[in-house]
Amino acid sequence: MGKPTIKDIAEKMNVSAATVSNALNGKAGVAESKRKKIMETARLMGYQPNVFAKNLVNQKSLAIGLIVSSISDPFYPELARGVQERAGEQGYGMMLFNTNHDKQTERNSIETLNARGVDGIILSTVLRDDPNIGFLRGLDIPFVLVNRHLLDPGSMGCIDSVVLDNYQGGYASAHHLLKMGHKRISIIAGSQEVSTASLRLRGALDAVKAFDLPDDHFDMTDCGYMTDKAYDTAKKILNKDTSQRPTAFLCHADNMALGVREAVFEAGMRIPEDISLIGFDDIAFASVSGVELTTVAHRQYEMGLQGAQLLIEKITEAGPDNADQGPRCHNIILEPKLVVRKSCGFHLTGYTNTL
Amino acid sequence: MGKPTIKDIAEKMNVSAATVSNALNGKAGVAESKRKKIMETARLMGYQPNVFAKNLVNQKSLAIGLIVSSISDPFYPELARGVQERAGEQGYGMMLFNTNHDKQTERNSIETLNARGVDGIILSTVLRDDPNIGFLRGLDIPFVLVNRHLLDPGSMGCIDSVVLDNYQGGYASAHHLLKMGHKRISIIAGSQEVSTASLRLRGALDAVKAFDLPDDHFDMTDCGYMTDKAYDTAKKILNKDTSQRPTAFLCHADNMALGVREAVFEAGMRIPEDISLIGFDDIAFASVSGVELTTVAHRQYEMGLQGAQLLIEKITEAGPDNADQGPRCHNIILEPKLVVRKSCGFHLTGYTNTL
DNA sequence: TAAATTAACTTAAACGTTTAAGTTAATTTT
DNA sequence: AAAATTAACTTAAACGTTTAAGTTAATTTA
Repeated sequence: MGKPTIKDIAEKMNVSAATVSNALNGKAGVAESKRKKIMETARLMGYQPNVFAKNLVNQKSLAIGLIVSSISDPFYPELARGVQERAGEQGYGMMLFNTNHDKQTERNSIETLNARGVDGIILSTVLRDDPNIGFLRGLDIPFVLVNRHLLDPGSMGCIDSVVLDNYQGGYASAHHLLKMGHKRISIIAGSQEVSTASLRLRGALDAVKAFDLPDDHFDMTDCGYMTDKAYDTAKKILNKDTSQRPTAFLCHADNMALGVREAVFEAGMRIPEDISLIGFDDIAFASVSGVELTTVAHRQYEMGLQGAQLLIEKITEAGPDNADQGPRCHNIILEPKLVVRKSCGFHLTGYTNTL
Repeated sequence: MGKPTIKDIAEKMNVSAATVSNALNGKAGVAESKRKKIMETARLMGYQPNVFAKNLVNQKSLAIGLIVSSISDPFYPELARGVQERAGEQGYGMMLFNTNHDKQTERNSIETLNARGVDGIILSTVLRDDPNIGFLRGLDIPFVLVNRHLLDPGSMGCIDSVVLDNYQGGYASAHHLLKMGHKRISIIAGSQEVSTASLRLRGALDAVKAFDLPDDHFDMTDCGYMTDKAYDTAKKILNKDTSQRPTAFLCHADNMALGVREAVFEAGMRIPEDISLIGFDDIAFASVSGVELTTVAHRQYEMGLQGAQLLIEKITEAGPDNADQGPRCHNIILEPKLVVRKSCGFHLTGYTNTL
């Protein structure tokens, strides 16, 4: 015989299955004395509710999906931890999918997640203008964007999201360099196809405006958030002769900053004495001795927490009860924080500590 | 109206639901011409099979659970990636749980995963002698141990696992130090409650035997795989006067090595000139310039791959079909590899490159 | 005290599949 | 040409819950 079901309990107690169900779920309509007896025999029989049957009648799984580009990228584990923690608190499980930066894989992940019956999806890999969003919309499953969002929602209407204020982050990091007197800056940019990097760049450019530098005094290369690409690019840039060489690299991610760092060392230069370096994200290793990367603190964990929270709210309020009140749109923006360590040096002019 | 069901298709096609089901699933007993028509209308109606109903009749979810202590620990993301990849290939989803090093949380995770109806569990957090294993056994759900295993399975019988040869890894790292001439070594150990650290220690101790050092020439402190604890311990050790101070630290994890590294620098010493340092795991950051940690390469990704593979095999062969043939026990052991970088220096005597 | 209400149940349908067993007509075998 | 087989279906039960609607007896209300 297999595991005991509600029917088995009902039989043993000489009541109907409905009564057992009501008793077990604390619903009204069953005498308190009987409820206790039912719960006791359920316990004795080792009854465990069958989740598949529950899911079928409720048409929900109490699970959500999280899609990241790669959990191996040190940016994402904290995010995943936040999502899992908040989801767990609310009784939801978290299914994790990696896209390996591939849009087709992402689409497959969305399809799989949907086919698997998750109640909602957290997407952290969206492009500035992403076809998969339309696809997701068509699926009619609650979702929220995290980390990255659509730059121009346009006809998409309300899309919930929780992101960092990347513009501010970009502004602050450039401002830090400029105040230190740097006049030639190379921007090692993240993929301009995504909102984060594109906003960071915009912020940096606006900061530069105030310091009217000649146009050819800064440049940017889209390194797609890839460490290797950042390394190669820096290598090339450092080959220029001194007069055209930047005095600082502004990177859109710490992992890229680490790539640049290798290139700088291989060119026989020091950080920050010869070259200043600023990153973004503040991953754990940014703080170890010898690295001590000045960077912009991201809020991965909190993004995870809030993303899960938002999604679950969406899921629970999506019930037919208040379908009429229309979806409210939440766009949560977290504040970045410049964390100054030792990878940026003064250049020529002094430095004032006010922003 | 909701999403179309098999019944809707059946009605439209004037056949029974059973025929539609058979047609869609490629089962025998439906004319090829009819099957095509059915599949076509299913497509046109946008039919998506209801996973909850499927799960109910099959009594399985096509999902597995992965339990790690903390996905933020740089050791685990690669493992998770491996699991997710192999699981995905085989049509399984992966649910991720963090225990935060807490046994009660781990137990709750197991319970939740079970209640959620996952088809199997991969556990990477087991202690040498763990009560949760008995619990897991009682649940009668397939599971495999990964990374850590039971040191003495004892009465537990067959427990599948995939682990690194930690004894060899421990032996190799100690041997490396000893060959370089180090005669005073401090072992910054992982939790001796877990198989990995305990075997690494045993390996190191055996390596030491061959080099008959006085007993007080090496010591070990259980730092529970915690970076902070390793830092504090190293700090204390480095306070001893020169004659008693170790010339090398052997760490059971790279993150602890990083903690030690900070303590060494704060004591004004250099690596490897004054102090040699060897880690374990070869996490990504072990290779960055200035860190260049000599360490023992673990096989996180492959462990994930093989763990998932093994679990899924167990799940599929656990069917009533071959319940009789008895469970075969698989214990996969992966080989570690010493990766020599720059954190270990010669001490007094020379170094020969043979092991 | 008759009517209305309520408490404590039971019945049966529903969720959307799969699948074992049954039916019918066409085809093959002997 | 009768019997056996097969192909192509259909019927109905099953998976284990939840829940709307119905029933009965006890209690309250007017």
